[in-house]
Amino acid sequence: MAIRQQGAALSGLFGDQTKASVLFPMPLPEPFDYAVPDGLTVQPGDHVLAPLGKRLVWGVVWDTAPDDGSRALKPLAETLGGPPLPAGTRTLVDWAARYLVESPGVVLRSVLRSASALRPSPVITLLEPTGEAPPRMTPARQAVLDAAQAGPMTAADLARAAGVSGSVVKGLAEAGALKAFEVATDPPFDDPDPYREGLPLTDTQEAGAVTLRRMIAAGGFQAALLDGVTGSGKTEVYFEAIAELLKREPDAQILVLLPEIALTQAVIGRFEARFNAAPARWHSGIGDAARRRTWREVASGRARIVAGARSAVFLPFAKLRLIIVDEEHDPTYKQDEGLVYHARDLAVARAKIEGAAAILASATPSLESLVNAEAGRYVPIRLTARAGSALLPEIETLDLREFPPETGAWLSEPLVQAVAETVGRGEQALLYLNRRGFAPLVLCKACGHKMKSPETDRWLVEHRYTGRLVCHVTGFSMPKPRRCPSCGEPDTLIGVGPGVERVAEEARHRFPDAAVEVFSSDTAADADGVRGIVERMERGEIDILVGTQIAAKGHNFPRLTLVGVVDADLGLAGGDLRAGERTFQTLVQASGRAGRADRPGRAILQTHQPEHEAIQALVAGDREAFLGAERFMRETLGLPPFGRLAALILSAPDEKLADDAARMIAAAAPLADGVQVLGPAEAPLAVVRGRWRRRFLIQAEKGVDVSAYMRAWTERFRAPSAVRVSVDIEPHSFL
DNA sequence: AGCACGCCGACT
DNA sequence: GTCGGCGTGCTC
Repeated sequence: MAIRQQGAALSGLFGDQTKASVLFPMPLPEPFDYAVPDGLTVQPGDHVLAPLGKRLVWGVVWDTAPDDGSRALKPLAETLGGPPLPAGTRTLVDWAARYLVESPGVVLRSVLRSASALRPSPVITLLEPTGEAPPRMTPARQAVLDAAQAGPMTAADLARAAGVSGSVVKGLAEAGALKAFEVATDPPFDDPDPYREGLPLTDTQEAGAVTLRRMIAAGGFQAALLDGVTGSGKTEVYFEAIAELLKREPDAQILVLLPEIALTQAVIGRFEARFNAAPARWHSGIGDAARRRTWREVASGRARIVAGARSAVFLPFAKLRLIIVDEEHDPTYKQDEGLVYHARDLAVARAKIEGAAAILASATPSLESLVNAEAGRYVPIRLTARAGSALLPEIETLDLREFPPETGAWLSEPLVQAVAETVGRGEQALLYLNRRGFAPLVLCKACGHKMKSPETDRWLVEHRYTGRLVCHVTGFSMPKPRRCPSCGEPDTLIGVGPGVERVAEEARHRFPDAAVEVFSSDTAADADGVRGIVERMERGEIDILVGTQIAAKGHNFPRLTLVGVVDADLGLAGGDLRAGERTFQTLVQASGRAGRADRPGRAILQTHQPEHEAIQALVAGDREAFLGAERFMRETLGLPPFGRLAALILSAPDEKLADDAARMIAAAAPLADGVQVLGPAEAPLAVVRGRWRRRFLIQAEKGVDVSAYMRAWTERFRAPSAVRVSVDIEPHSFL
């Protein structure tokens, strides 16, 4: 301490030399120190240009301190304009880097998502093929040129897509086979009006609203779990929390996280109707201009309500006071590529950092959140009664062993009859099946050959509308061949098993006079597509909707009175620890679609195992029974939320390298009490994009800091540069 | 991430 | 013998 003071005094004598540590949006282990040149003043959060190696790089000042001159530092080049990164956002970056076992720079990259947000409007450089062949062709170069067919992309993306190093791409650009080109002030958002009257609330809704208003009034961090059945009006209740906050603090900011697919005009419209202002939006599909506008307005504190997909949890809020995670159980909150994180978990952590309130809302909350509520960490709010007069649908099972559909058909006779009656009354039916495409497997009836994806070994799914065979994991697709590639016989390839397209075909055949439509991510690829189907459904132009998971979310179809779940058994099997929970959630969501207005609904589950506890609990409407069994299973096995999980995934360009690296990494695993390392195992998707993958699963007792364990482990080995290692804290997918 | 260095196979 | 591709290591 004495030495520090003396140093400060000395530096005072010699004219206040300051150093600044700068974090760059790249995978460096820590911020780098720079001298602050005379005439420049910087604060933590400022954007600067600093020399790094031979170039000047955009970074963010992370900290400032007196420069004791113990190390020769390069000077900062210049400061950049633009709203500085607020302290809460910087703390989030540090916390998330520690928690996710990533470098802080990689997390920063998720924050600095609008390159044009700063005044000197940097641009990104994309590469596309010129059509000219390079003077010298190599396999690596060919891989790059093949990957470039997908469209213009950055040099880094191209290198990653081709599985080669950056210098191959650079070489091709210099050789003239790729050419580079660059792709290029915003009005503030309207202020919401919290004094506008909302919809009248029921007693139950009002009770929930009172609890939330009280929580907002208390201020500071607190999380609540808003647990309400489909149609109970959760949105109206959390609108009350937003209104209360804005009445108290007109300059407070609110983040509403939604699954990407839910960011439709219908949902945005409800905000507009309630607050007389459209929220700022943030999701992967917004254009560069909208992205820049939202980013800047959020950072400057002017955007009040932001509705965004999972990546919005990294927006640089200046005064964040409330985070709402709608459909908090939704599996798409988990980001599985690049920076691996769960937006709901980061949202709660961020609320804690910012001293903000958090509201997690769902009709089928995750077991994690329910246990948090039970333990008193979250304020529990339960909305049981439905808004209006609608009742929960009557749920019944249909034993497929007793009523087997005809060969090649998937709808059993009692379900067909129920659909006929429903459509006959002028009402609508939803046939739910969580399988896209026409048939999940294509095989040769002559030799038994199964059509598989070249890189992952997974079955190719037949899509009859496009006539192609598609891999749903890598996106690989090919035209359906006339001849079996194995035995060469013509016209022997047949699709096996049901997808939504095939069920729709069957429905059209059985109900020739009904309007049948498919609702999946293939027929509704974006918000416009979703809106089109939703509107046709609302206008009654569709009689029978055949849909995947996408149809089971948050839409309100008053004339829909029958839901048929074509195969309620899908997802009950398999190694995923959340499979049971997910099936239950999907069934509740799907059957919750039936009869939301004044008509009673009916749900029919086709199943081979009507005695299964998930099915039984659903039929009985007994969520507690289902959760009790699920809870017991997880607790007994020490699985989340009663224990901790992490995964370490490595990939290498060839199998031997992957195995060698896995052996070396296994040997480096530290011994620790309460930590068990399982693996290495061949990942279920053993080969992805030409890289061989191996997985470790780390299971730990609840009190163990798994992030610290994984960090210690990754620091104990150095993998060859061709081997990529990534860590997944609390993995949800086991692929 | 991006840039330089240096090793190794292949062309004047 | 160089040329140039591609893996390795470093950047305050």
